[in-house]
Amino acid sequence: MSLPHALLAALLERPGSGSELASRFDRSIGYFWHATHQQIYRELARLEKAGLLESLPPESGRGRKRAYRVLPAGRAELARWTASAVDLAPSRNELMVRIRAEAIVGPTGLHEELERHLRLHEAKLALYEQIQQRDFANRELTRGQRLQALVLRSGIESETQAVKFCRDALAVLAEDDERVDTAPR
Amino acid sequence: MSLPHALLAALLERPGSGSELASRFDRSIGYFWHATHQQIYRELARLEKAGLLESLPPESGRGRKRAYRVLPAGRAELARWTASAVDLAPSRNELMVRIRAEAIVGPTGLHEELERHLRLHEAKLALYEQIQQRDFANRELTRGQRLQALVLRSGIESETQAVKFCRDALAVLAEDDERVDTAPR
DNA sequence: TGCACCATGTAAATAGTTACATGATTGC
DNA sequence: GCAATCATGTAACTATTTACATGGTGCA
Repeated sequence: MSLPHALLAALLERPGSGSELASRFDRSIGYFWHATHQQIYRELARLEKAGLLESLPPESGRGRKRAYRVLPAGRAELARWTASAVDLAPSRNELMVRIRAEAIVGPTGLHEELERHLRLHEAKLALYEQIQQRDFANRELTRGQRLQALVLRSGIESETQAVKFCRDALAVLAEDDERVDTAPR
Repeated sequence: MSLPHALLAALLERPGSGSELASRFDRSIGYFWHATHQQIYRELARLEKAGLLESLPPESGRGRKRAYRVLPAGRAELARWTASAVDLAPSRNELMVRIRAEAIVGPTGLHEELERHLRLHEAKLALYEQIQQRDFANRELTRGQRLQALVLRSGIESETQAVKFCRDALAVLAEDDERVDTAPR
C-alpha cells in the first residue's frame, strides 16, 4: 500500500501537520497518489502508533495543529518499501469502459462527457507544463531533482495522451453521431 | 462505479456465466477494468436482484453454470451511465511514489524492480499489438469496432509510455547508482 | 459576541482483495 | 473410485469515499 509511504516521503521532504500534508498532496505528490484529509489523519495516527513517526501534540487539544516528524525507523521502512517487489497495479480506466459501452449501446450522449474530460486534461497538462518550466527548466539538476523531473514528465505525457485520446474519440463519435453534434466539426 | 456497467457491457456483447465473464475479463475488457471472480459473482447477484439481469439457474444447485442475460432495464441503465458525468478518477501510480521516495532516501534497490516492471510492460505491449494486428489491421471497421480499436490503441500508447519511463528512470539511476548497476551501460 | 473558517477527527457505507469452502464433472 | 479441475460461492479484511461533528481562531 502506498499511502503511508507517500506520507513518509512527504514528511521527510518537510515535517508538517495533517492539514499541511493534505494541501501539499493537492499540489505535488497527490498528482500521483491522491488522498483525502480523512485518510491522511487516520494514516498519520497509525504510523505514529507503529513508531515510524512522532508528533508534538498541540497544547490545547483539538482544533490545533499537530506537527509530525519522521523517526529513523520510518526512514528505514520507506527505503525498504521503495525497493520491494509488487505486481503491476490492475488497470482501472472508467472512460475506456464507457467507450466500450458506447460501442455497444450507443450513440449515447458520451460526446459531451468527452468534451468535458478533454478540457480537464488540457488544464492538467497546462499546469504540469507550468510546474516543469518553473522548477526544472534550464538548470543543473541533482540526482533527486532529475528523478522528480522524470515523474513530472511522465505526468505530462499521460495528460498529452489523454487529450489526444479524447480528441480521437470525439472524431469517431462525430462521424456518425450527428444527433449529438449538431454543428459540423 | 464501473464494475456493474462493465459486466452489463460484456453480457450484452455475449450472454454467459460468471466464470465465462471472469475469463473474458482476463482477456478483453479486464485490460481496462480488472475484477476478480469473487467480485464478479457478487455483482451479478446484485444486478439480478436489481432487475437488470436475469439468469437461467442450473438444475442441480451449486457447481453448475448459471447463464446470465441482460434485461431491457439493464441496457437502459448502461446507456444512461455511459453518458453520465463523473469526475476524473484520482490518479494512483505507486511506481511514481517509489521514484519520489528514491529521490529522497535513495539509492535503494529500486533498480531491479524497475527492470522487472520494464519486462512486464514490454510483454503487455507485445500482447496488445498482437491483438491489434489480429482484430483491427487492414480491414473496414464498423463504428463500434473503430471505438474498440481506439481503446486498444490507447492501451498500446500507455504501455509504450510505461516502457519508456522505466528505461529513462533506469538511466537516471545508473548515472550515480553504481552500487546496484555494477556493469556500465 | 457571533460567524466564518480552519484543523482534527468520527462514523458509516462502498469497493476491492485474500483466503477458504463446496458441489459437480472429467479423465485416468 | 479418486484426483484434478471447474463453477460458484462465503467470510473476513483492508482501502477508499462521503457525510458529519467538534474545538479553536480571527475578525467584523
